[in-house]
Amino acid sequence: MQLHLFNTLTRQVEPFEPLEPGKVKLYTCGPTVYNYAHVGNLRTYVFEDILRRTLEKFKFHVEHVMNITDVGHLESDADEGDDKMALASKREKKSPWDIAKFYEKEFFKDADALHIVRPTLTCRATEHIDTMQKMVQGLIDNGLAYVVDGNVYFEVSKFPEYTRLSKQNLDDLLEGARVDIDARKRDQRDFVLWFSKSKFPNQIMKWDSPWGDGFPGWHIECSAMASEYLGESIDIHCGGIDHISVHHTNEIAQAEGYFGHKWVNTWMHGEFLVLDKAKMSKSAGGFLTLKGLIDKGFDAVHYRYMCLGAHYRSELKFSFEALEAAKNAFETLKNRVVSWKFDPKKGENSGKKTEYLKRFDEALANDLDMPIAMSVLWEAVRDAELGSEAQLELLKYWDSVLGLGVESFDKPELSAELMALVKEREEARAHRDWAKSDALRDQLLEQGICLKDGPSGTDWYLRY
RNA sequence: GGUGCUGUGCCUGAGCGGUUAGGGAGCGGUCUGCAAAACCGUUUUACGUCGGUUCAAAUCCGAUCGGCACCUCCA
Repeated sequence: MQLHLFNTLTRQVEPFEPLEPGKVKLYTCGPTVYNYAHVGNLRTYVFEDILRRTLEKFKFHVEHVMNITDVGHLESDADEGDDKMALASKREKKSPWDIAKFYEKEFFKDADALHIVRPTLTCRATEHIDTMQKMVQGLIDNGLAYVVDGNVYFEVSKFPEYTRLSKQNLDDLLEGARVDIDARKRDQRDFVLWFSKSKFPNQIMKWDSPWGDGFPGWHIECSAMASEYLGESIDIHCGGIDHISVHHTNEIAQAEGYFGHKWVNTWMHGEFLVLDKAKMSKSAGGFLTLKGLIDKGFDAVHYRYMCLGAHYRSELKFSFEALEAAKNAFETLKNRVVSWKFDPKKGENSGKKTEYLKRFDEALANDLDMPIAMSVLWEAVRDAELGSEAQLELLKYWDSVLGLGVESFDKPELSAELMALVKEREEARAHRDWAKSDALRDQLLEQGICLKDGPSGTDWYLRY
């Protein structure tokens, strides 16, 4: 089946063809590690994970590179404002290096909890300063960048296709620009490739450079590292939708200005998770983390399930009500799977399984249409004709993309103590001592064990 | 000012001209000694508003009223 993906470059869903048959070079913009990731950030990583898993399901060998931005960023292009790493450093009384290390670890904890497959390679910006400098020098040599007072700027007017991705009119950028004026720039739309120390005397993270001690601009790291590990041409580059107009636009300018040819074939962007019709933002403070959800009694995978309910190019409204709905659906699914494991049945209609497989794949192939894929899943889950054996096989197979952990869905082991209580209650029931039986059931329920009496005896479930 | 997205039943969320989206919640039922678990069924002008095209529109066109994002670090 032909996989189709939406390309921001063309604003169309198009057939996906890798540069090299059977192989995909994938680059996803990684986290800036100066704070915890919020659930909005994580939605994008879940989307990218679905993409990665889908590519692999469609038999592509995926080389997946992700950066860790552990260099400070200024708040504006005007070389002023605060450096985020420095701010965090002050706030937590740790060195910027320790801040970065700590939040990188936290990021991967979250990603693991969400069953996000690790990239085949992750790389830190601070470990690739040389590569960035080489690229900056190359841009200067190519006549696309210039040096002023130890700062290096990319000259936007020298790159005619600058707005190819954002589809904005270059002249309109000036009008609404809210960026402060930087007198050193030849054109206010130019952006920084290298900041010299002279503008930031107390910068802790800094490196030698031909232009002065300092640190790289915001965008150069992705261009540099992506190229170092994936080469001069990349199949797919992803990020959040907010990256279209600035970060990715600048990345294209740098990379293509440096190489002199097209750099990325397919650009893909995940929409925002919105909270009360406002976006979730780190800089605005007060954002929701995965830990925040877990503290409220949710599991990370409930959030993953919630993300699966909406298409990645649609905004998803976050609310605890919506998360609760996802949790309920997920737990129902889990119980279903567990019951199949304990009661395998042959189906009456084996042809149906093929039909479901096809429909699920069609949804994936259509630009990762997870809502449709999930509706196919639920149809299969409720289709008794399929038989629990086939249903279980389907779910296990689909889980390579969904990442819900179907293999691990299992009936919990009860401790000997709890087991004794269950037995005691069964005896009470046998003697028709309902009062005692109900009391024991309540007691077990307090410990999260739900009992269900059926014709073939008493069964139990974990209650969430 | 520019670019783009968006307005669907109680909530969420698909839909891209004609056939049931799906999930949650609620309600009803099955099972049960009872039962909060499980399962089954169900909610008969849902598509911002006003026009238009069409045999047929949530889906196309026009107008209009909202909401949001990006153009500054942010997924």
